[in-house]
Amino acid sequence: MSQELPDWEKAREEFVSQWGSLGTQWGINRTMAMIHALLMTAPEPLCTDEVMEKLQISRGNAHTNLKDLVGWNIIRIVTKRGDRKEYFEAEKDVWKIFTTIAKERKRREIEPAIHLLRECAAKTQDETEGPGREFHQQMRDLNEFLSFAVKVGDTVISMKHTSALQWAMRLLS
Amino acid sequence: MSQELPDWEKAREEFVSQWGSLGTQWGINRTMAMIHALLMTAPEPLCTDEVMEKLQISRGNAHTNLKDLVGWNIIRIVTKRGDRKEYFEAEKDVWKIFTTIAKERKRREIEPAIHLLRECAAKTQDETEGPGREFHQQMRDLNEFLSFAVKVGDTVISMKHTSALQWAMRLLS
DNA sequence: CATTATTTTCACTGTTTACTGAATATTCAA
DNA sequence: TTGAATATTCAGTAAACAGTGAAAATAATG
Repeated sequence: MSQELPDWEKAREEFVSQWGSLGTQWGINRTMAMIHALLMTAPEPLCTDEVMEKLQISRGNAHTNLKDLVGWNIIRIVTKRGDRKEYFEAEKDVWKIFTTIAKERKRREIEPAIHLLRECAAKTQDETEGPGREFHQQMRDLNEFLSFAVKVGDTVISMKHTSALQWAMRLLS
Repeated sequence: MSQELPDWEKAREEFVSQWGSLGTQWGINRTMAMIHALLMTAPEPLCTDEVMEKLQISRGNAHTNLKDLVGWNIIRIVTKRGDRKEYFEAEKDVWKIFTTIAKERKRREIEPAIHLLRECAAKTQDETEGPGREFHQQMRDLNEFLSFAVKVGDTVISMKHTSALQWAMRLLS
């Protein structure tokens, strides 16, 4: 079935499949990563059936992962007039992809950690010396670091691509 | 068994267990994250049996994850003289933890992605227009972005904590 | 409405990953 | 050497996660 594809589509299939494997290392499930890769490289938005067909996956699987990607804000639903199907389109601008993912990861992964650290620090406020104090201090240090990192991250995320670029260039020179 | 612990140890147990759950969201297995949390908050290095006991896990599990953490360079083996057991100690300096993890993630997660993107871009060099060209450009864009991010990352990682702090402060102000 | 297209859910199955515990290998001290 | 202490491996099992497909729900059409 894939023997009559144009060259670039062969490269694309390779990309989709490999991006899927890389995804698993990133803690993202294979299908989700593949769908994302497929849509990022799609000339036009695709509907569920097209995704199912291209990736050879079931409707349920396609549906769940498409909706999860929408939840991550890295793909969006578009509709064609005179057609009641939902089509899906990925953000292609690299900087936007990056900032969106960074925002989500911050919300899902960093903020809960900060919350935990703050709690653990609070619970051990009164420790004045010994291991208890050291524990308290460790919680504070971790919390302070992550909170600061979030501030920096927020600043970067809110920058336009070109400003971020200029800022980073200055660091490198 | 945990009813006669000092207050700070209660907070610690909470921390260890919750850090374990957070770990799974980060794509790290629960046990590994728990061991890391345990060691980060341990007044003294712990041996395998102590880890097994505190976390109620099997020897094999403790062993494998301890060694994996050593492979990540975020814990290290120490020996006590007159005792042939291996003890494990976590890096406690937050900046060092961060740079070490960043280095490893770059190596394991970013670099393979860059490699793939470069390949896919190369394979589609010749596409001059249409969807093939767009695919090629997308691969280049992603590659360029990640490569640049790695450069910035490397620079930051190689900084001392205080320099990094000053640099980041300047960004925020 | 009734019909059809489409989306959503979910019980079940398959696959991958994590964990156990006992067997094996290694190391060190006597 | 030998054997006791420790570290490592690994086959088997358990748990978590991902994927299927058909049934149910929803939405659009005439």
